[in-house]
Amino acid sequence: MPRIPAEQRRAELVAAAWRVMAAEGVAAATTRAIVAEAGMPLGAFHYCFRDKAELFHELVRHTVTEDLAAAMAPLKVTTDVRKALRDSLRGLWQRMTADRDRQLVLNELTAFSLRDPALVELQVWKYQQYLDGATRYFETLAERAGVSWGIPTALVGRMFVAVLGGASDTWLVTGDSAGGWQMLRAFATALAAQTRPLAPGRRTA
Amino acid sequence: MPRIPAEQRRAELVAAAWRVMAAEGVAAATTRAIVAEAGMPLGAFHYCFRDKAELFHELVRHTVTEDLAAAMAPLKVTTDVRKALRDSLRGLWQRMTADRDRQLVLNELTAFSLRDPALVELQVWKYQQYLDGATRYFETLAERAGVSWGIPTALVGRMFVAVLGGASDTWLVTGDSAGGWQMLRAFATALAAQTRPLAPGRRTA
DNA sequence: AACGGTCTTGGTCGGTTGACCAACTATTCG
DNA sequence: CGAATAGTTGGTCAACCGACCAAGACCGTT
Repeated sequence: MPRIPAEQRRAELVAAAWRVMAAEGVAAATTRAIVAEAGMPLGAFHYCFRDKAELFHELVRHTVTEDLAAAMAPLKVTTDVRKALRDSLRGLWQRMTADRDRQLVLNELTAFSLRDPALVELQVWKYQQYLDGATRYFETLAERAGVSWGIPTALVGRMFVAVLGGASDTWLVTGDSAGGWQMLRAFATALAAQTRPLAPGRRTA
Repeated sequence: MPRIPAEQRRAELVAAAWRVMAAEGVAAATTRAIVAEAGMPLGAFHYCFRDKAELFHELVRHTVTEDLAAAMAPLKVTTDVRKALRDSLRGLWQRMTADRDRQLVLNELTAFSLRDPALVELQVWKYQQYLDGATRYFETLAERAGVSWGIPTALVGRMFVAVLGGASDTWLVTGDSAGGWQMLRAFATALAAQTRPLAPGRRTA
């Protein structure tokens, strides 16, 4: 048997846990199912992790970090606010609808974390990151396009995150990705209509 | 021991199951926990229900029906689109944020149902009801106010449902109900701006 | 008062879960 | 080379799960 450092084994167990969750749901991610997926004996689990909670904590942390970076990538910034918004939303939407199991697990994980005080902070941090990212996006977008928002950018960001999350939920249930995309396009139009052109010669700080 | 008809006992078990879910989460709603909460012996469970799945099905059906009616109630219709929207959203938001456990269970229930083919149809029906209700609301609102939407009302309804759902999710994690309300107000403004006054003398059918 | 159906109850079955441990083996370092 | 360290393994424990059943208690009907 090749010797494997505990750190690598931890990572493999986390990856296996994720695979089990995607295939069978969070509830089915028992220690035995996880080690079976990882191809390890049962005892290996409690050698690498003190608790099942410890693995969960690491899995959530890892997943949120990864998801966060990927979610920020598709944001486009051009001089046309409506087009930039629409393109950004399309990128995000394609990414979300490309992997249903991923969104499913993400939802289950959020629901699960809300019952555990040790995990809820991670979710708070995740939403804070989403909000900050969206807010900064709208600020740079307005600056680049030479417009200003009639609403505080923090609220615009919050609305953006809420709409995307709600669209995902609806899609997970109904499976209607095309309808979701139409809605998002309409949202981009409505949001872009909330901008006003800056007076010439003036610039935001 | 007073004789109790099986039908009433079913209802009591469903109510007890809901109480357990609200207090401890959906995962903790075992048959034993439910009958303990209802103050019944364990055997009573499988006398009233064939399966645990049968109870779940009835619970989801009952809950969705109840929630649906309550969600439709706060919708106001006046001649001022923005005010009507804002008031409707405020009513809905107050109702949602008034009972955190309820929203929590509703979320867990949705996540849980998405793994069960027998339950997913109920969730589909629920979303369909939400969508239809919202769409009809926006139609009557436009008619009453003498305006028309620049976007198909079905998309407006979908956006409405998505924003509300997303706002709920964010609030469940962050606990910031005031921020959520500010966002919803801004959304009402943006949505109302999507209406155009009807040409005088013209009327929608 | 006898009966047949409705309801009630305690006990038990096989199976799964998270956690733990003692024994064993490979690797490293003095 | 030999001990100390890090990694590996199968087996086992108490607890809990959903499901089921036989036996009894109750009640309206006849």
